[in-house]
Amino acid sequence: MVTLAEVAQHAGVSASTVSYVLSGKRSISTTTRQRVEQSIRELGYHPNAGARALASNRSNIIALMVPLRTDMYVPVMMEIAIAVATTARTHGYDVLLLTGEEGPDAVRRVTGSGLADAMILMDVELDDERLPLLRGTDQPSVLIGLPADTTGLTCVDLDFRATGALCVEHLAMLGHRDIAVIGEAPAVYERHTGFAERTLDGLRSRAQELGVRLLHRPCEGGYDAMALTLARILDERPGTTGFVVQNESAVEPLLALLRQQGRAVPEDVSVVAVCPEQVAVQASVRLTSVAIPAQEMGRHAVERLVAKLDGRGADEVVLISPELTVRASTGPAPSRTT
Amino acid sequence: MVTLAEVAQHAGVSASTVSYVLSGKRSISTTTRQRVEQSIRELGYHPNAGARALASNRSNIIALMVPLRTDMYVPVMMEIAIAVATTARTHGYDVLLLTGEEGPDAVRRVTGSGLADAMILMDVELDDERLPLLRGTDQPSVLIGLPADTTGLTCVDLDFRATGALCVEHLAMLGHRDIAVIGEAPAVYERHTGFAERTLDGLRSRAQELGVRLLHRPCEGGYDAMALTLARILDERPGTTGFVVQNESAVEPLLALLRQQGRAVPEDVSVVAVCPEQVAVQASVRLTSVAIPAQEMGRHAVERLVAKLDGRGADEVVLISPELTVRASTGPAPSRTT
DNA sequence: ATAGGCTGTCGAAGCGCTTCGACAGCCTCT
DNA sequence: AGAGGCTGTCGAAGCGCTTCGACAGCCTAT
Repeated sequence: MVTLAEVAQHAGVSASTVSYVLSGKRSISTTTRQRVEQSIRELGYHPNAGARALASNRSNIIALMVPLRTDMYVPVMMEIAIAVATTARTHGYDVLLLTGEEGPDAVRRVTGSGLADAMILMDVELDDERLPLLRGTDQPSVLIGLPADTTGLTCVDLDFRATGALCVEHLAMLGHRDIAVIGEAPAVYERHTGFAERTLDGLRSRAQELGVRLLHRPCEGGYDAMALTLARILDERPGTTGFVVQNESAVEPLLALLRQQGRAVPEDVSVVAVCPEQVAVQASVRLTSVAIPAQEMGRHAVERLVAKLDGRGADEVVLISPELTVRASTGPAPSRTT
Repeated sequence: MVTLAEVAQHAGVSASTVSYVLSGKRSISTTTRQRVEQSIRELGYHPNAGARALASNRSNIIALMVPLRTDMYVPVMMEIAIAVATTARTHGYDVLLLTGEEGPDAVRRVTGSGLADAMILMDVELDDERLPLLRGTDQPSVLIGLPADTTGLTCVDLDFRATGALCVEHLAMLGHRDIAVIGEAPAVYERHTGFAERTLDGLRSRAQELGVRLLHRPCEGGYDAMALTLARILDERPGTTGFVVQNESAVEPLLALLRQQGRAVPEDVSVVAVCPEQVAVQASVRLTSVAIPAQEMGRHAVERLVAKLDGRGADEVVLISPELTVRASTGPAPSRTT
């Protein structure tokens, strides 16, 4: 293993000079710098992470806490995680992967041990038990998701309230008067996951403003669950012509069921999905959808975090504006000649 | 920040004693140990990771390199990643998330800096450019996936060759004589990803042994691509009654298309999938499938790695035996009364 | 010509921990 | 009763790096 001291000796300078070449924290003459850089290359030197962390009190690691549950919007999680890792690297940080399993203890452990300089939390509940810990430490953090009380916190999320509103609006403009919302699994609502409740909120209030009837039904993913849910919806509101789906694993089943029942999309019923772009495009009907900008969220989170670590930027809530892309699954409501 | 020295002082012992209490590397009297543990709790002491890494030359971190591509079998990746993180924690390790982006450089960086004690690589290609580096270092590593040459490497993977064989076997037993294989996207084969080629291998050789005709077609995910692929298959081999699908995002489209064409599953055609359990169960027809044991793979990988780190266990290739679960998508081939 | 200010480099102190050798005190065996 | 062996504890020496203060040498302004 090559050490700083060896590089220094090889270049004929002192250790501190090498250190300053590396960090750029003091000016170094061009000739010296080049000599040092040359030695570094020749010897294949890599600074020791532990020593660096100890001396500088900075690990250059960002902790990312992902939910343990693998049953929900998994591709989105993965995309965010990868965006976080990629973006972090461009700022010189590595990413430590924590699962939600340890819960608040993980926060304590990481904060206490100096393992990471900062944290990003995903899958935040409205009243998350990790929040007090975050507020009580001076370690910077960013949430992906929006808790009930955001004071003293930095959050990044899609504006799900606006997303809900946008979906209703689109359907209402097309003349739909009876709209059903296929939501996430009941457990998601019971856990008070912010995004689900906020979407619902947006849907409801905009529906009311526009005088549109709304029926919301949570739904586990999968074909069987969707079949049941759909039957119940059409039973209660036979006149339903618009659907908003916020559950990736219900999308394809819904389309299949509608087809099977002889309801044409978009002639008879319209479907709007809240899902990643890829799902919308690959579905059996190209879906009008509001995309979940996973990459953007991951990138934003890291950038806020790095800003905080550099002493720039304060607490702040960043809500990304939803964008609805019209594709082949929505159209004018059928005329009500019944 | 509380340090070891402070704990020592508080407990009235020397720093080394506290260290030995923590590591258990020397025997400590019960009374002393309890006093120290008490102090640790009272002061809320957490060992500093950097200092520890520096002094012991061990970071207690495992690096996990996941593919950057988010276009392929994503849920499987995520499940493996989470299993790795969870299992690692039970052995006292944390997980550093690296993306494939940096490629071989990431290996160099991590090895050189002592950031991690060991690595797990996913998405291994048959002739992966990272392999020489791994062989050239004494840092333990485990591959999830199987390269062409495994000498000097430890690998964990599903036995995809046996998986292919198993699928053909099952269909053949049921009397199917013309089988079509819907494979991963062409890019996957072009990249020479081991698992895809090995599955194909298993399929082909068993098919030959059993005197069954096999047609293999790569397929991008999604509805449109699947429609094209299916049309071509039925054109070339109208008598096809058995399908093997190895591409999660082709499963549902295939089922929908078959339904649409009036081919009943499993009465007219049988479908076997190679996919995670969840996909098989949630599909519109409960699929006979060989599960991809993501969790098990992640767990195994970590356990092998920890064994190596502890000086136990040598290089070894662990192939997990595939298990085929019969569900509702396969049945006897229709009698050939035409 | 000299004071004062830059620039570029160095030496040394220390970050918080692990680990090695030393050794005091006690027990057991002869 | 004394030698030898355990057991439990301590002190000190680093691990490889960052960073602070010091200072030599040079340039500019008076």
